[in-house]
Parts: sequence; C-alpha cells; structure tokens
Amino acid sequence: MPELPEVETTRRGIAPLVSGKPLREFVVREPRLRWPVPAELPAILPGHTLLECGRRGKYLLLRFDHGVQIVHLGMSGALRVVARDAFLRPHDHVEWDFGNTILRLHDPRRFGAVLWHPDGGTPVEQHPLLAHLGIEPFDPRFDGNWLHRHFTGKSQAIKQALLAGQAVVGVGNIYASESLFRARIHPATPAGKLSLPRCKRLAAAITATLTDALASGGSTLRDYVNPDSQPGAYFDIHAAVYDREGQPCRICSTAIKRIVQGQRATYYCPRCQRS
DNA sequence: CTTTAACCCTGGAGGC
DNA sequence: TGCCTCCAGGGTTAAA
Repeated sequence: MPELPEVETTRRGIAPLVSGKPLREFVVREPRLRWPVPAELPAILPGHTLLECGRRGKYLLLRFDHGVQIVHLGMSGALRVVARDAFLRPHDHVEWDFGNTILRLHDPRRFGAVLWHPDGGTPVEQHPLLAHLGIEPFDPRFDGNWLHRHFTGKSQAIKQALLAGQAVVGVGNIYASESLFRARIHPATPAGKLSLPRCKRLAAAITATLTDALASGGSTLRDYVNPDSQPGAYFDIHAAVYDREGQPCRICSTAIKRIVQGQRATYYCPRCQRS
C-alpha cells in the first residue's frame, strides 16, 4: 500500500543500483496490470541505458535514453533488487535485467502499472496520468497559501480534496487522516471553508507527516537489496488515528471515530478535530 | 462543471 | 477444517 514516502524510499533504494546501467533484458511474465504492459517493451528496451530514476507523485519515472517508463506500484506493488539466482515468487510480473543487477516488480493485486512514453513527442510531464497532478508536497512553493488558493470555492470535504491529489500529490488514505489529525481539522469540513491560518497548519501537518514517514522508511532501505525481506512491507507507522477506531486518542483519550467518505475509511478524533 | 459510485485484483480476517 | 463474505488500498472511468 505504498504512499508517497514508500514510493520515494523505493526510488532512493533502487536508483544507485540501476542508474547509468544498460539494460540487458526486459521480461514480462504477466502483462495484465492496471493497464497492459506495452508488448513492444521487451524488444525496444534492451541495449538502452537507464539514465535516472525520478518520481512524480506516486509515479516512478525510469528515464532511458529513448523514452521514459512510468511505473506505479498501485496497492500492493514492490520493486526490489534481487540476486540473479533468487527464487521466482508468485506475482513477480516484470523484471529488468541489468546483468549484475536485477530489478523485479512484485504485485499480487496487479493495480500497479508499467507504461512507456517515448522521447520525441510531448514531455512525459504532459502524459495524461501526470498532467493534472497537484504540486509536490516537498516543493518550496507548497504551503498554506497554495492550499487556500486551491480550496477556495470548493464544497468537497477536505479529506476527499486531499485524496484527489489536484492540490497536492502524495497524500493517500492513511496520511490524509494522519495529517488532518495533526492539523486538528475535522475530515468532513468543506475544503473551501478552511481559513488561511488553518490551511497553513494543514500544509505544515502534511509536510511533517510525510517527512516522518520518509524518515522511518529510510531505515528500511536495505530491504530493497535483501531478497529475504518482507515484500511490500508498509513502514511501521505509529498512527495517531488510522485504523484505531474505538481506541483512545493519544492526546485527549477520546475514542477515535471511523467514518466513510467516498467509499474510503477516515479516522479522526471527535474532540481534537473540529470543523 | 462537480459529485458519486463502480471497477480493476488478491490475500487476509472473521463468521458460521 | 472449509467455505463464504467482506474489506483494504490507488486511481481511472463512467454515469448521474
């Protein structure tokens, strides 16, 4: 269930191991992911060098010298570097063989994606999947003013507005609840009703929540080169509210509530968080 | 335009 | 033990 910190940790984990290396073979064992893996990739990728591993939101961007692979981990996806003789597990769908280094995509639920954007046309940032994404949460331009501007006139609940990713990317279902708790904002509050000061608190809360998660992920970087590690293990999040229905708020001891917004669970403290 | 719900998929949990 | 149902998650797409 990768959110932005997990994706960024993956990027940092694999980048030094695969960047600058020519690809020897690209193997697709199961093309039926979120969208079919383009059938031409095994023919057009080998021999080309992976220049760098980038990221936009939760999309990983593998830049080759003739195009960009757009990789999404979906719900259950994990990318890791494995030994040449590593056992093939079920759900090991895609493999990048760099000779000494092998990168594998493991994704039981197949909500992930591996796409291809060839050079020569529009820049990859204009790809339909990327074109309308909000700002990066670690972009210096992201702050309370940015949020306030984007939420003006919106009646949508703040939780769902965050999840939509059109104001800021990378805030998934878990960190949306956590960020709103940190900012003391009730998740059902209409986004447009948030004052500028509260937007500033929210922006700071989002940055802090993601920074904390990223820090805890950094200590598991070794997992990306250790074939014995837990596949797709979520960071050990010390959640304040997520999945804690009925348990005492860590601040005021009031029972944490669970509601459903847009068919997704939201957790909050009814005493600490106000509309 | 906005809002809502269905859908893609599998593994794990809980009920009986 | 087994079978059934439900749920989780991200994000696109279709429908209202």
